[in-house]
Amino acid sequence: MIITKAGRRMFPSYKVKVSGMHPKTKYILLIDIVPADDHRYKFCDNKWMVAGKAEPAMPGRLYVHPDSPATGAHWMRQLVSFQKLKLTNNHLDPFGHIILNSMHKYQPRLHIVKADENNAFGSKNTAYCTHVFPETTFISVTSYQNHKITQLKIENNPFAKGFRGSEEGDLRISRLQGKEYPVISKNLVRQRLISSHSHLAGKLGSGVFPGHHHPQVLSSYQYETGVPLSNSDPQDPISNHFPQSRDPSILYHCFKHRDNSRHLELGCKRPYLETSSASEEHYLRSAPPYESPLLSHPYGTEAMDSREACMYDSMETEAGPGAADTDDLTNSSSINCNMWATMQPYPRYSVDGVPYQPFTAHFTNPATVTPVVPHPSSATASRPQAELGVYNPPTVQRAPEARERAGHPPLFHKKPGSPLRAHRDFSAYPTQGAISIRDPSYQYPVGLGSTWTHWTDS
DNA sequence: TCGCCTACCACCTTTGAACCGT
DNA sequence: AACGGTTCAAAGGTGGTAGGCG
Repeated sequence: MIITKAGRRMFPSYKVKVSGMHPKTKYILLIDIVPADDHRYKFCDNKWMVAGKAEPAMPGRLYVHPDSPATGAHWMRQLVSFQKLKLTNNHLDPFGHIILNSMHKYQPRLHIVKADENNAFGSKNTAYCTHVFPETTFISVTSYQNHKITQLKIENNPFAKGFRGSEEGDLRISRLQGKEYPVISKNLVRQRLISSHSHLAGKLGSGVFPGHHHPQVLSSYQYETGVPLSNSDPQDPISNHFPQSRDPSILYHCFKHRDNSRHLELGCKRPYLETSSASEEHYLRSAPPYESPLLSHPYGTEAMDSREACMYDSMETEAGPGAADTDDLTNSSSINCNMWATMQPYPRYSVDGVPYQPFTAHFTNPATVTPVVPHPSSATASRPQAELGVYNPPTVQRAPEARERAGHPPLFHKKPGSPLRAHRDFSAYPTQGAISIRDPSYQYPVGLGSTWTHWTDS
């Protein structure tokens, strides 16, 4: 994933299909990106290799979906796209973009938070859940290392259309650049698409999808043509991370957009789809069995089995899983997710008069992140709470690191008249109350100190 | 010397205002 | 007056590339 000083969008963008929400309840969807391991990488011999220890983690920031807060019906209506999320390597970034280090591996995480009465989150007893899709792991770079990735992005990103050429042109450019490998042509991409579609269609048609009714969030971190990036390079560790021929219970799902539906943000309009003969179809792959180390913090102990969490029953979409008349996020008809919890009431601070509640509860301390390793006990330990009929009491525990960082200045300022900042810095210190999503005047200060929020037991 | 980063560039899409016709 | 379609310019998103820097 390219990162720049000015900020660069993720491509492919992060998209999720959400179901099981209560249609009338308001939710806030947000993303953070945490280190996937503690290594620095380099691209050598056409593959990624560990090149040392990771740089200290950057200040963690949240990207709040601009539609937040919105009703469950709104989120479930169509894919939720985080296409405007931007990544930067500028440690002093004033725009609220998510700060990353180049040549490091990262894991995006989706958080779904039930908005409180003030359309905010972080206040007393805020319920939330976190989803991690391992296939969304990426390595950040300031310039492309893998030519196949470059070509795949050029072929699929409309903004890069200017770099597309004819097949003859591709070959010419390839020769001019002295590349040993062929440039991927449009036809080749199409062929892969067709192949991919056939593969998926076969799975769908062969009854691979039994009646699962728990899944609720699916990532669509692929080109909407159905070509996952991981297709491209067998030597790419990211590609190899989650091979396509996985456990047969790992499901692929295909659904069709209704004609009258629309994306929340039409980030993938026609240009994204034009290479597909079945352009209206979106293929969503469920997450593999995976217990993210990112969730291994104390409050993540109830994390459900991601495999089950992300299975998806197409009939459920039609039936409207959220139709269940309940407002309780944790009962059987509400959202299933990696974890539900009730956030402990935070101590309240004031930052320039703006109430801000850092979304601390499920941020893993980057320094403690360990490599992704499926955990054999996760299936039991992380069963869906909804299935278990359990509503987590506040399980958030204060991180020891957090205590050590008390006293740092707040990082979240209010600037009258400033535009709405969808990005939020959760490295800030707790403030007097919950974050108000509708407050249009958040701004990030320059100079980010702590990467871990301090909070007390009040 | 090497690897990584930055600034700039040309090319392209997206967006929204202005205009026009019905 | 309201609505919908078209046009156009500005804004913004791309990867390539040369040069800087450690």
